[in-house]
Amino acid sequence: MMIRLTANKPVLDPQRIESFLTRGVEKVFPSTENVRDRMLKGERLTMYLGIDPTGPTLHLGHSITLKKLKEFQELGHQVILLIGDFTGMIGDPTDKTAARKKLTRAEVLKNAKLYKKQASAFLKFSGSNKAILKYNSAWLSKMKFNEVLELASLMTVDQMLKRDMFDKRVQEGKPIYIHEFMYPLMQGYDSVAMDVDGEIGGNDQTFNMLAGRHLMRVVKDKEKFVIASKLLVDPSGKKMGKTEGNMVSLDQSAGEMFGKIMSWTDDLIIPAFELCTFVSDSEIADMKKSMEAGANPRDLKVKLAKAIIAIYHGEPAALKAEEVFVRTFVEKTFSDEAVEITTTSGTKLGDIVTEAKIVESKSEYQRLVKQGAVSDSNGNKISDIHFAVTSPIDIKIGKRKFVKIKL
RNA sequence: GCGUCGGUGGCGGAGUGGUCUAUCGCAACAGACUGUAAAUCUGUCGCCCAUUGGGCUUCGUUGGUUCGAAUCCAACCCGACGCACCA
Repeated sequence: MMIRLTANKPVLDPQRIESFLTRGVEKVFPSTENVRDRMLKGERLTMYLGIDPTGPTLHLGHSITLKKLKEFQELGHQVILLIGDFTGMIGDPTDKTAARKKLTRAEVLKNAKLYKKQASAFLKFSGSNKAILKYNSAWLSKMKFNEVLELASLMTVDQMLKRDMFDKRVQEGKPIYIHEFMYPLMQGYDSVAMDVDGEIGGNDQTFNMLAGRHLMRVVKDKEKFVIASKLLVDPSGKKMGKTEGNMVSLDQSAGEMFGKIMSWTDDLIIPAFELCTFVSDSEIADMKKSMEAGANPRDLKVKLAKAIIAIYHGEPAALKAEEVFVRTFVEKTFSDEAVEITTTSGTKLGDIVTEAKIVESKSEYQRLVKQGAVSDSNGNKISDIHFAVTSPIDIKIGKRKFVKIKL
């Protein structure tokens, strides 16, 4: 009994608290001082992170807030990972394109399961002071219409329209649906239902999180704190999301992660170190300096890639990924991560490769051949469109596709 | 219900009778180069066959006009906006 109590006692290390409140943090409501005071006083706080299970994977963007949640948990506070299984079925209007697709209950639950697994790289779901997993359908799906109306009466249309994204739509004469107004309310109600002290989320979630803060004040007379984390963005301010194509999913292989990270622009290196790794602040500062002094950003990017991969796949896998990357892309040798296909002698290479869906169509294949993208493992280009396989051969298509053909 | 505008390739967005597989931008892919799958440059970017070249199918759906339609007409479906009706 005693042990348990000690384990759940908040850690009062001012340095760690400071790091939690500042590193990768964009803004804190009501203020950094306020939350810092509460933490230093030894108050044990409850904070949650909400994620809508819209896809099967979490990505590096999620890792930023998961990491903060982990820090909070390690500081001895109660953390909740909230799966927005209910809100996820409606779709957050923050992401314009998501407004359309509604997920089925089965999809949402499947995704949710995968999330817990991926989040386990950060959070402890067992042992002392374990993280709690909750689903917001637990309360949202049970609400009666009159309760919903009551909730809706707590915010005004003007308050909603303050949200820049809604405002923009009004300016552009584009429609806003009522359920989109409901979204911040529902998300805000999560705070009330769980009676939390605070919430963390990406900067893009600030409006929704503040809606919860508002509701907490009105309904529970409680000052909910909100921590808005920085987003991993490129210099033009674009979010590193699914649409950007260079998103790294947390369940990707070490090799894929390595490649994706290496394709990032150099300006992303330092922010990514800060947001997505456990590399110390001083070390990051040193790297920044050395880069400004003309160090090759590539080397730092390699380091970044390894640091990130180590979190999800471990150190050895990170090293292996680097090795494979150097071999395939720097030295341009045939990769052993090839697709193996068995065929009969005399089959045209174009047929093999389109049938295996490695190349989209025969036209595509022909284009690739013309462009000199198809070669064997010795680097000899294949220029005959009708090249037929008569003996086992290793084929490289473009930079990244490798096929081992057997008979 | 009436009216107005609109529905074009992965996305954005031109094109309003032939020169349209359809300008352009983004994304994607390939080649060169490099420090990487970065940046830059060049090229590709519906499908199928072919040596040059040829064939077929796309512009919400279905019909129609025409020698010829993404482009004109009709009906239908979908969306936005405005108005009305109902309450």
